[in-house]
Amino acid sequence: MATVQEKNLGLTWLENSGLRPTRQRVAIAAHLVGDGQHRHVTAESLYADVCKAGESISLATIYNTLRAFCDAGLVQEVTVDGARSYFDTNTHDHPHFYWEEDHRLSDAPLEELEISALPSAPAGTEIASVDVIIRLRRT
Amino acid sequence: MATVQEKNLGLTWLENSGLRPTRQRVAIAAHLVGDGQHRHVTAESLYADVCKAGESISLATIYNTLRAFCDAGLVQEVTVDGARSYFDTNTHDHPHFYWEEDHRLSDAPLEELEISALPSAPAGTEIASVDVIIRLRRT
DNA sequence: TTAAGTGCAAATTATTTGCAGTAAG
DNA sequence: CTTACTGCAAATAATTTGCACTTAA
Repeated sequence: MATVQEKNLGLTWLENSGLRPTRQRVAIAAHLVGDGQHRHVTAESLYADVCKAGESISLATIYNTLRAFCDAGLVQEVTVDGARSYFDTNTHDHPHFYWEEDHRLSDAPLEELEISALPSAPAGTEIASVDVIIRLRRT
Repeated sequence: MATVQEKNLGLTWLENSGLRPTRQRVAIAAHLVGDGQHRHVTAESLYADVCKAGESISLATIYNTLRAFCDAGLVQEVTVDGARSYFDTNTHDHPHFYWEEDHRLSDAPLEELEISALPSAPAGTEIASVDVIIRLRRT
């Protein structure tokens, strides 16, 4: 079960979004931002977390909630692997490490990435964002 | 139907892979590399192409063949969109444009990309590859 | 001749949706 | 009270697989 502080942090975070803070959303928010750290979850991994903590939320609601958070700009979807979607609580444009063996995603330090030249957008288009994913394998 | 030249190009390409050049694979290869250009296909888009050309190949074989080509290093899988997989006949590490409206993937000019600093791989890991996807939206 | 490849249809996986019930403002 | 949210179960979409049949070597 999430602590009171975790719930409060999650609640504050939710309130800036216009989404109704229901029991389920507050619980999910507590799991996502409760400790002030950024997190990278899949629907399934979050569901497992929430269940392990003794909260009861249906998987469909996890999916719907992640989608709602994403639409509200609270989290960002990251596609790496084709099969599953990751949701990142860090919504700034930043690079990711992808641990191929573990199917795990984590932040890479933004300050260590420097792109000195970028292909320019073709006529009639603009760059919406640049995804940088650094794939890691164990040595 | 693919021309003789297209088939020959595809055949040559196939032969360097150890894969048995069956009727279906030669046809697919002709569609992929027949004109010497790089291509970015999904299983469905390739299936549509092949059907339109009057060749008859089952969708399952398209999937299996793309997977086999991928394992053989003839094409490379690119993940952008979560839902579908793209296969790229350009197997060198290079950046991509992703046209968000059209769900279309294309090569971005490699020589216009310059990464002057990259986060270093965490201890016990090495960088397998770096995916750079430039998301475009129409202006 | 024989192991690899093909093509259905059924299975799997990740995700979404319809809809009746529940709860927040 | 009213509208948004939740949770099941069924639907969907992309992809894989089991298995009998075909074909390249």
